[in-house]
Amino acid sequence: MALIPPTHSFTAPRRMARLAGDRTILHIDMDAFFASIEQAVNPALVGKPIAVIGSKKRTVIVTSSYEARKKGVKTGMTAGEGMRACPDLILVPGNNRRYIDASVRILAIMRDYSPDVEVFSIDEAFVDVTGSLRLFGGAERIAREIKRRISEDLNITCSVGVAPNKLVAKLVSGLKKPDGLTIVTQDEVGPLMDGMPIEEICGIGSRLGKVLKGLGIVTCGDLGRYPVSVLKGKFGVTGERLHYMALGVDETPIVPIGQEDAAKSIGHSMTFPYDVDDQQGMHRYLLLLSAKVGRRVRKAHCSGRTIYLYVRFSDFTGLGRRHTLPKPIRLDLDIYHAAADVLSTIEIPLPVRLLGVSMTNLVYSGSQLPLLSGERREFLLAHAVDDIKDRYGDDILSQAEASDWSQEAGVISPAWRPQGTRRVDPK
DNA sequence: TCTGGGGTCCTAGGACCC
DNA sequence: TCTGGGGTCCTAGGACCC
Repeated sequence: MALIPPTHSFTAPRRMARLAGDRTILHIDMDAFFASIEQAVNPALVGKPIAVIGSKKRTVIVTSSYEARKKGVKTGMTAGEGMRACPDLILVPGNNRRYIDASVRILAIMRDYSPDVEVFSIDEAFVDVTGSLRLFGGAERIAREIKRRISEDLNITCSVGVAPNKLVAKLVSGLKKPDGLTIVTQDEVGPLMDGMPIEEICGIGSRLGKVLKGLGIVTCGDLGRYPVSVLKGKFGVTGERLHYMALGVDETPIVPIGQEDAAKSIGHSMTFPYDVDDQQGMHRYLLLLSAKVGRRVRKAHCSGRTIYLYVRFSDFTGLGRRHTLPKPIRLDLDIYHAAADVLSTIEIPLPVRLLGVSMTNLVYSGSQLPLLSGERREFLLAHAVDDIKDRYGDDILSQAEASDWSQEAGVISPAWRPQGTRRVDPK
């Protein structure tokens, strides 16, 4: 594989003679993001194996430091499993505010080099620097400067991949973690992909990987040479995509912050501190979840027609049911009643450990008031409550039945996106 | 100190309409 | 008489991502 060291690979004349359509994309991936931030703000944790966990009863390791990873600590483990793998592991409850602030600052740094920054998750972003190469003296310089500024400003490191497209940029950003920089030119893509194990590709998970291996496909080279028609027959549209992924071909554009597609669903789920086996208990959580969903739906100036309810049982099996209503809804109690109707259709053979409520089929409904005076009153009340929550925090008000249960939130999902990066289409 | 939470996309089958 | 085909909406489930 021809991975030319960064210092030699990006000669200015090459890039000057850029072909139309030829792009330069950075993928920037924070190293052990949550754990690194905890170490950055607490020097006592530096150099130690730490794991960031939620503050709730049933929690898992969301991120761990490299010191912990070396001892076998992995994301998704319970605290107990982590401690068994690494007895001196330090468990640190997550601090969402810190991670959000850090993410916003990091994005701001990237935006100094190009307006085309795409948020991939709280700790990953793509930057299309095609248009700013000349201004800043090339991709390698931009990458190094972003790394330096993040390190100076936040005292954490990141790994950067530079490539002609998002797929390859993301692939190579992970090759030299932590604190890595990997640059791949168009000419190097072919040889790089040829020997690359398929499961390194973003989009090929463990299940697909297993099926492909069953076909004798181990590397992207194997996958690229495999007849597309057979792949299509086996995997449908995914089959054709797999072919191009294997070749390192990816035309998908950067979707800049603020230009994302409208959200297609809004939902919340929650694992209970203890499994619940009575109707009343389940309905309390249902009310709490419905209120959370309603609040976000209203904030997005949306309403939704389909309610989806997910139930996970004590044995970890689960099922989802959905129901589409004739008219869109947005009020907490309407959502709750719809969710409760769906719940009533589900047979509950075991205690329940998790419930999830989400709304899909979202429609933009603007902020116009309902015409009927009763509905209008409900709507205004919901808004008044939302305002109070905005000012004093989410937990200040909740329906009486739900209030006992509305405790501190867990750790943020790494898929969380900064405010405003998810937009709902005004159409 | 037994397994979190937030999403997206795709498929397949059935209902219903023309 | 015994059977078409396309399109759309809805539902359930699964794979994938961080």
